[in-house]
Amino acid sequence: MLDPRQLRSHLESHAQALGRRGYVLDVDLYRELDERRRSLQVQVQELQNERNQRSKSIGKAKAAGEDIQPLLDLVADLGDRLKAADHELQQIQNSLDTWHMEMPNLPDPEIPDGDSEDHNLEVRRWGEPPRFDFRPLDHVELGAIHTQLDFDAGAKLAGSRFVVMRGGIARLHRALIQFMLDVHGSEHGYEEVNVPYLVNADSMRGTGQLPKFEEDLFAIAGHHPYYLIPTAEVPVTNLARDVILDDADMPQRFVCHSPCFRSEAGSYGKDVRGMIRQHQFEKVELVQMVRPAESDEALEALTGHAETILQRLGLPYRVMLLCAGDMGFSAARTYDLEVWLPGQERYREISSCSNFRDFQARRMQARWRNPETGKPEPLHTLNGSGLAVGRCLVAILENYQEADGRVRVPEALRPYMGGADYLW
RNA sequence: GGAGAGGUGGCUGAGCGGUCGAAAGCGGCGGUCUUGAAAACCGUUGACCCGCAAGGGUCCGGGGGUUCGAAUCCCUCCCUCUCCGCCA
Repeated sequence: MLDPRQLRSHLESHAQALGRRGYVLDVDLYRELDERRRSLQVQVQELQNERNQRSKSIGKAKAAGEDIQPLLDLVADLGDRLKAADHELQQIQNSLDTWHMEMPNLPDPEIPDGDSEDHNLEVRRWGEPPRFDFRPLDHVELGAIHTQLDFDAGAKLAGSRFVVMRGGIARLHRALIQFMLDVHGSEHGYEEVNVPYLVNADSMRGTGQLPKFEEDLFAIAGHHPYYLIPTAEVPVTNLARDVILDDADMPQRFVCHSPCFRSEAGSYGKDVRGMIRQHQFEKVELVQMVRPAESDEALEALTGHAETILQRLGLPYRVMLLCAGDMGFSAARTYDLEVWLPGQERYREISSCSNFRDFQARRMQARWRNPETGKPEPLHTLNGSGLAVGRCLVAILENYQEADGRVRVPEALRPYMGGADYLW
């Protein structure tokens, strides 16, 4: 959520900034509603003040043993007038609240213009795509060799966009998780957390999935008020919801492995082959709550932490700075990490690292006590995949394959694979 | 699933329907004392909204109701805890 006071006093510039990401703000309607709200609020407060005064004097008169009936007659209609004005105020406040909750974050002024990924900016590149003197297989073909990636089984058990992993691939998948958790936990200073994979609507609102993107989520059948998390960002960031952090407890850094569930509504026919886009996948997520002044550098550091994983695994990648129109709803600035996939002969997203500034914090009332002022202020939140495990597995299969169809185990993962240097 | 208890400020925890935003303690901050620290003592210390300010208003789990007036009464929902049963 944007700062309503900032929005009110800089309506035009906010509208222009939001326009960069394709959001059209009806400035006139907004101003009209907000002014109506303000005058109603003043009116309601005056009535409340009057009521408070009168009630107080009635209390005194009664205590003094006086006849209070004349006073009661005097305020007879006060309650009704208050109720009516308050009712209208509530309605206007509700529509303003809804509006605020559906407004995306302001894009960082320093990111490129553009309405699609075509306008994202490549900021750096690491590693060389491998050259093969044979036709490289994609991960679907590699996984089929020993039926260790079984899409038919996934379809039978659940449906399309599900997979069953077996044997060496299943173990490699687990090894990746362990490896990532260890690197971020032991070397990058993140605290490992384990969280619920079902959350309530308040949590989804806090990080921005609700109210606008309900169709992207899976909800539990029956009368249970739970949603399946689309990313660990949701539960982990919401740890800070409704709390005021001491300065001494800042910044907070968490690493969390979790499954992620996404309906993929609107992506029919996209990435239907393989395990690039699944309804269920696993991810190791990095989340930070930081002092506002430190969030820009924190994003650079966090992105670097995700990159470390790719470097240790020897996977070639590039870093993209997303343009205003390609970012997620809550983000102010986002770097995508794209890994090289020989099966597709192109770079594919494997991590997305974002600074949300105070946008999520404002929604979830996540605050810190600023020692300068002694007052609670919204803190800044960030997160990034470090990394998407399924896509990382795909990248390893395709980049580490050899002519005979075998797949080498990256050096860094061998301790997690019982020392094996090949998958099979 | 059955039975009971409870949800109050950063935390613990009092609160006859009427000067209660709320006692007390802890924690935090400032000070006295001390070479320094601790202890002790004194003072201070909620969040949010409108407003340049003065000031006003809201908030005692959420929502609704009764009343001139609700933290206190009623209804309802949510959550936490204890005991029994079942169970990974």
